[in-house]
Amino acid sequence: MDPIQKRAAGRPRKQDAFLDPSVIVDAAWSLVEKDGVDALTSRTLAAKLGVKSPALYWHVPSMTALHSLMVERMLSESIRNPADGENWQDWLRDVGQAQRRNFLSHRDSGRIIAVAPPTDVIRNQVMPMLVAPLVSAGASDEDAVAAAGTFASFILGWVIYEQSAEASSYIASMVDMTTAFEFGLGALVDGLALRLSR
Amino acid sequence: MDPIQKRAAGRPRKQDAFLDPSVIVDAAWSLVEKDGVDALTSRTLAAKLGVKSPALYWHVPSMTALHSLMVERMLSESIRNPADGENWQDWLRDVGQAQRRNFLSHRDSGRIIAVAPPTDVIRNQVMPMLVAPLVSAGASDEDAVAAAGTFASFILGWVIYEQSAEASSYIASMVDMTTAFEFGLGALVDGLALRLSR
DNA sequence: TTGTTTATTTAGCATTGATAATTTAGTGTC
DNA sequence: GACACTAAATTATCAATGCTAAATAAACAA
Repeated sequence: MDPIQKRAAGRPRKQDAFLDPSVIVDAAWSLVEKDGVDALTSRTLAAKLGVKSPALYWHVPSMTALHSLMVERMLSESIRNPADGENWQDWLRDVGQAQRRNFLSHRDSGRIIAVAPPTDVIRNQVMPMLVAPLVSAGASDEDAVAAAGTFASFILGWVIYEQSAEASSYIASMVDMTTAFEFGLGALVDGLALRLSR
Repeated sequence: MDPIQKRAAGRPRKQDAFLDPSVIVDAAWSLVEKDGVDALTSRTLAAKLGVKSPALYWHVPSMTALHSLMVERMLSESIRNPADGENWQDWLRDVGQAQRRNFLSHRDSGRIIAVAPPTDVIRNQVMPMLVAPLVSAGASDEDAVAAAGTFASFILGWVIYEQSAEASSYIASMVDMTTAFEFGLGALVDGLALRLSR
């Protein structure tokens, strides 16, 4: 996990590059945040790491796999379990807001999510983290999965539109995006509550 | 509009190619539906039209612009105004179902929407078609825009996940995707109704 | 007939993801 | 210390892609 650790157990390199999937993901996000996803190429990324592009392929199998790792990193940052005694509606609204903020803080993240196949971690850890509290609250497995999928879809779609200058200009010209998002998020959570309590 | 018309008024070509933005969009979708979006390149598309790739650039400024035209075409297909006396909830649910079906019938459409800047037609005609009935039903402009954005976001996000084999496998293994979608759509519309009636 | 406009072709450039072959540097063993 | 062995980088290169410039052909207009 810790790159320093790995290096100590491993073997230094000519240029002292400290390469590691996690270091590569760091660099990839910082590059995307500065110059946009179109600037993320194996060569620009390698240059940023003081290395030549083929070196990346020793640590990461493909650019697409790198995108998936970038998404995995980002998703892990903004999900949390409900606090003790926190009702699931409050928790879900809060997670939704945190996730939008988090996505928006990573330029072009919506586009990246859209093209990146989800990793095993996302399917087996992140999604279940969203489903479990709904089941605990009494929803059936089916309803909980449907609700979590609906929630995740809304966030993803919203961020894609909000991150597209052309798309968000229409909404942003009429209403504050944060207000509009919270309106939609609130409506969605209310609607889910209605169905899950049946 | 009609390519035949345009040709009659125009000038025939060596290869008898009948090129036209609308013809190009047709071919692009049919190519994507057969081989996926990664197979859509200026060369494969041109070949399908019996032409060389630079010919496309006479009719369409860039591949990205072509993606936008493809989205524009698809969106126009599945939106409709409410029928006389149809309440907005029934209308919105029906449009949502039609749109998901339509998107799913166009392979990789979610990914394409995600990377394609919306055209003027989408912003000035398609989106307003979604907003207007909500305003007619008594919502404020702000609420109607927020609601339409929420709705569109949900559909887009959902289709992206459903079209990703890896992503949908998680949901699909537990619940029928159509059932889950309708669960989410129903919840969303109910939630919106709650807020818009305030 | 001549010139102009429209639409296409040929040729080619820069960029990209990816691979193969080579090279360098540590590690462990005797 | 010499020797193989492994890990991780480099150089060189490919095929594919988006796109542009220049040349060309066909129709129309004068």
